[in-house]
Amino acid sequence: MKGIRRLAQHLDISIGTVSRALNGRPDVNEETRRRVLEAATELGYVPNQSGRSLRQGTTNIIGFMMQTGTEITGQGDTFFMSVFDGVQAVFSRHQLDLVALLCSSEEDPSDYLRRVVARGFADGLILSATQRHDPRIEFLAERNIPFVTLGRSLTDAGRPWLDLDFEGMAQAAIDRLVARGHRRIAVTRPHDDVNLGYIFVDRCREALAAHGLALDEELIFRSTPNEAGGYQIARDLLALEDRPTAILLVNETIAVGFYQALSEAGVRPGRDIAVIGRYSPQAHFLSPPLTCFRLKLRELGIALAETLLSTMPAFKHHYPQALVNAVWPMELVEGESDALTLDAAG
Amino acid sequence: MKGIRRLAQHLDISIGTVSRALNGRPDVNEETRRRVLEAATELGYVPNQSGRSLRQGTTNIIGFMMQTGTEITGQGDTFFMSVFDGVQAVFSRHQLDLVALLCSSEEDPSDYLRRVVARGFADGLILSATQRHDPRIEFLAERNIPFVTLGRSLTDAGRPWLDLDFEGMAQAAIDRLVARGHRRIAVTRPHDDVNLGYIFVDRCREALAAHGLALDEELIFRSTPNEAGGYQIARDLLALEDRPTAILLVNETIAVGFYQALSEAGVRPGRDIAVIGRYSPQAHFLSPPLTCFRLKLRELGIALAETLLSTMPAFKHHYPQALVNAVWPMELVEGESDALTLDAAG
DNA sequence: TTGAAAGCGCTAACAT
DNA sequence: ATGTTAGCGCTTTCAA
Repeated sequence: MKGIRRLAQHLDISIGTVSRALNGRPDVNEETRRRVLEAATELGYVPNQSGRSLRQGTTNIIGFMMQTGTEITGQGDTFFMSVFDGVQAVFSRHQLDLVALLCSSEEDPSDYLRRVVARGFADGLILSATQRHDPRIEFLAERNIPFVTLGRSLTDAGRPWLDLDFEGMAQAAIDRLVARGHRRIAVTRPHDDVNLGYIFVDRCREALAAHGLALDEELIFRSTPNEAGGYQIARDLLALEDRPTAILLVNETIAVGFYQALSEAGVRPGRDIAVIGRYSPQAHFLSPPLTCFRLKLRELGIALAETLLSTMPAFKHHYPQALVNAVWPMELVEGESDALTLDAAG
Repeated sequence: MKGIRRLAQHLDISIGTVSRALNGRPDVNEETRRRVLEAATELGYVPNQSGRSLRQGTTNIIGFMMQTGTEITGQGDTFFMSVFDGVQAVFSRHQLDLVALLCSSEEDPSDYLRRVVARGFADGLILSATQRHDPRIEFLAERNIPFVTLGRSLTDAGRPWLDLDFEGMAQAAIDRLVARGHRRIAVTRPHDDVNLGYIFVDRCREALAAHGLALDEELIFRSTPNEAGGYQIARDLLALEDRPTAILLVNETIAVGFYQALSEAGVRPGRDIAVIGRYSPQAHFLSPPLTCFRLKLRELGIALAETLLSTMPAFKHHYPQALVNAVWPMELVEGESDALTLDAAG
């Protein structure tokens, strides 16, 4: 004898009553409920998830989909860990479990997602590594499966997303650099089709235009979003005839390699070139400390979770105010890497 | 009509035959099987996991348990992503899915694991962040649940584990430094009870003893396994009356902060002090490049998966040779941070 | 307030 | 080679 039957037999009551007691139904004697709960603890009973799912059609699991060949995403060491922590803080209030769905680099993300959905694995999903055109969004929207994406996409099915405020970063950084006399400002973007590259570069261009400046195509550097990519960008930049006086690094991880290549050439951030990047755990420990845009990762996780739950019928009443289609603020942390100020001569 | 019933109706055959065809049973007409497979693709049918699990008692899911409040483990996203990729390469051969079970920093890992197990969530488990004394190991062993740990523990239930070869690292690093004339060698260890600290320090002590040297207790530095911890270690080290001439950094992430604090004091690795650490994506991009121990993370993932499967009745015949209780080699990558050589005068 | 029983989707034992 | 059916553990009617 196993499972709920065993518990019922032990208490000499029916399994139906046990189930009702455990699930907090009102139509059960409080004394009975107490006995059931007590026995459950004593016998270490936890409802079998498969039985439950089969009956209810829900799993109490939320999947966070991510890709495992990490060179792709360009997030730093601890990005997801911190976000997860926030997501979980919300889910634990509702007895939901977070699992990371790991799509291998060898498998097509859409195929993987299809499998996950067909198997009825999760009640809701969080998608990361959102592409500029992302078929996963249509797929889930068509099937009415609750989800939220971390990152905007042109594939907009009217579903919720949160994204980092790359526009805000672009605007603030450009304004800051221009105010310090910079006229030739370089920017970076990821090598692939991830949406943030487009958003960031476009807004940089607009922000420069507002100051009567143009974004030189030669000053848009593409790279893989990792240390080696940053190194390469710096080499390319140093090789230019007409070097920029400032650069914006849009990925977290490229600063380290970028600094190194500059250092080898005797070029110092903050003195010879202004550098503004993204916060990472290393940012404070670079020489000079990197001026960078930081965000509250754990809080982003909380917001993601709340946004998702606000689209799920069973939970929406808890989150009437949740964000939908919002950008997540980034805050400037002053370092010394953008100390270089130019006079009117540029 | 849904699921297998719908498929059967569509083909006008029984659900039993559909199931057999789909599961590759031999007792089914090949022409029938072809039709079933074709229709399944056409209708996008994938068996519901809950139904399957309930019937078979297996889930085809392997859980990789990890903690989400990253300050604890010192391993970040990039470490696990690479390992996952290897694990998945093996699992995909057997139609097993890998999911990361994310234990929040607020929840006790043992409680979390208990829940996972009771719900019948996974067929097997990989545990990370193994503690020196780890109740999870006894718990799983008692219940005969297949698992492998990444990291050794004093709680040895005769179950398989893989661990990084911290002894090999300690031995090779100490030998190397002593050969270069170093007599006062410092080491680091994590601040908490994670097992690697004990293993590493003990072996360093032994290796030094073999050269007739003692490990000065003053030269054992504890820190949180992150950049700030490395910074603090360097500050403490610099404050010593009798400074060491060399140091071994056992964590991946502390090198960056360590370098920075030295730099601020005008002390240069490789010139004023010899530094040997662990490989990280940043290691090559430090100045000077860090001499460090590197390991093949993806291959470690493959080994973990194979070790786990070799303990599972349904798969063991595929992996007769799998490792059990093995340390995973680390390879020395020569940088310039340990270039400092001392003459006999030390 | 409780008990009895149907049935979620699937696989496997048994029957044909 | 295929059809029929019991039953995995659970929740939820329906009846009492």
